[in-house]
Amino acid sequence: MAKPIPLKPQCEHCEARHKSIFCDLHAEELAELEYAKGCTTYKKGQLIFGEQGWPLGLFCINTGKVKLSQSGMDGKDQIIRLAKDGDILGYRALLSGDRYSNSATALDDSNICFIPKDVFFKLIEKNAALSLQVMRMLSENLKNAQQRITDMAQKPVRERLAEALLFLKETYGYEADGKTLNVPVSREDLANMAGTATETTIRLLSDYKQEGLIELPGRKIVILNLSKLIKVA
Amino acid sequence: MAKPIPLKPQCEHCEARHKSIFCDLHAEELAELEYAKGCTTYKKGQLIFGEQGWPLGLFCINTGKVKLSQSGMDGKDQIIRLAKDGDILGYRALLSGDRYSNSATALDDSNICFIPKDVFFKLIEKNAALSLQVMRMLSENLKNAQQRITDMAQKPVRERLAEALLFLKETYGYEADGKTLNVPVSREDLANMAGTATETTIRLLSDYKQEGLIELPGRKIVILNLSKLIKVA
DNA sequence: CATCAAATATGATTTTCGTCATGTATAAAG
DNA sequence: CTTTATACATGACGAAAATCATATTTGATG
Repeated sequence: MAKPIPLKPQCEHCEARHKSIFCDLHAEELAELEYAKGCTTYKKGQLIFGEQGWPLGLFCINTGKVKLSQSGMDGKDQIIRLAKDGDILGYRALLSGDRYSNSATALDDSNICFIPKDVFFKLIEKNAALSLQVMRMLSENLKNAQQRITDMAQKPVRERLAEALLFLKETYGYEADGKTLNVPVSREDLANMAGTATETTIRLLSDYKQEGLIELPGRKIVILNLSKLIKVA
Repeated sequence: MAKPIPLKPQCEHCEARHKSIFCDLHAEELAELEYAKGCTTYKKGQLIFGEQGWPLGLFCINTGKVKLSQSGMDGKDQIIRLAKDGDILGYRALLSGDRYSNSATALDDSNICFIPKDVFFKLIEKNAALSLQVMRMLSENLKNAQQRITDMAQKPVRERLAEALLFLKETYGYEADGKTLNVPVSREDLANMAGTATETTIRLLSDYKQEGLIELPGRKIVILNLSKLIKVA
């Protein structure tokens, strides 16, 4: 495994920041972030943090794609969340004051900044707008998580897998061709999103293909009929 | 349906408050709450707020028991959360600025206070400690919700139902006899917690009974062997 | 206390989906 | 270019759980 290459882009000019909860920080607060933060590149497949570890700060995705997952029965992973440019990771554990309940793994080569916890806590204590942003973010997370509980409990696998594909599309979009999912995701990853066995996932993908919903060139996934796929989910 | 009887206990002497996020408010802040709040009693089974409604403020349970649920496929409810004395309701929607994603129903006769949204937002803007409490609460909620996604996706019904019973016991405790669940919960409610069909729930309860884990006098549930029940879950 | 509706209970049947076994393609490494 | 590991694919089978049907009990109401 190659050693991560350190790299420190300027927060002030960070593209990702404008999409993040740090969108309306003052110049001086940005300078403080800039000074305190570290930055690392992670290779595809590399662990960013692991379940049960203690959080020392916040991760902020500059560029890249990250999956957050939880180890369940017999070590089977459940993918809980997908993160992209501008998303932050690790705040759940930091705010609860306990260990990580997820592990974070790079789905693709990623450049990720690290903000020490005391800097973050100082920021939210002073900046009520930032606090509100954090609460809003947590509330949205919670809404999504609750919806997913209901879906997991009630929807059959066929619908859940279609939802997973749609969610990948929403999150990472298409490649240049406007129809291929722009994220390297294995059948096992898909199974771990939908909460099913890998074999079942493979079978259902074949079904979708038979029905003309998708195409499967190599390990890529091409969405052929989005509206029909939405109807399945 | 009997008309709710208004009743306004004093926040300053509220038993429930000490267990809530309002535990360390200043006297003046409490006075403001006291002045602004309304209070209502709800009968068992009565709706407190409904999915898709717009939140006008925060509910704070003085005494009582409340289920939060979400309507899923074919109108089947999924119970997302259980609330008791000192718990607050409706903050998720309020903080996201959108509609309720749950409906709240009284499981038992309950006395519930209402805090208008502007009062709440003013409080969290001025009081950073309260903000942090809210974030902590949301983070805990999120952790639990994520764990439940994993459980729903991976654990078999038999384990999920045992977990539901344990959760009821954790939340509402026992009656005076020290073994009967202290909450009026139907088989359907249990099914909607565990995410299964009512018939399956009834069958599994019979199984537990055969195995000496529980007893089922009428509609009550008596825990006979807690440690074995924990092992099942 | 008699009546009725709703909740609980149980059986029979079908569907869904996971598991195990085995084979094939794909991509990385020598 | 071959080797080898890993991911992908498909078939056969069985277990888990939903659905449908039908009693039976319970509690509320007149």
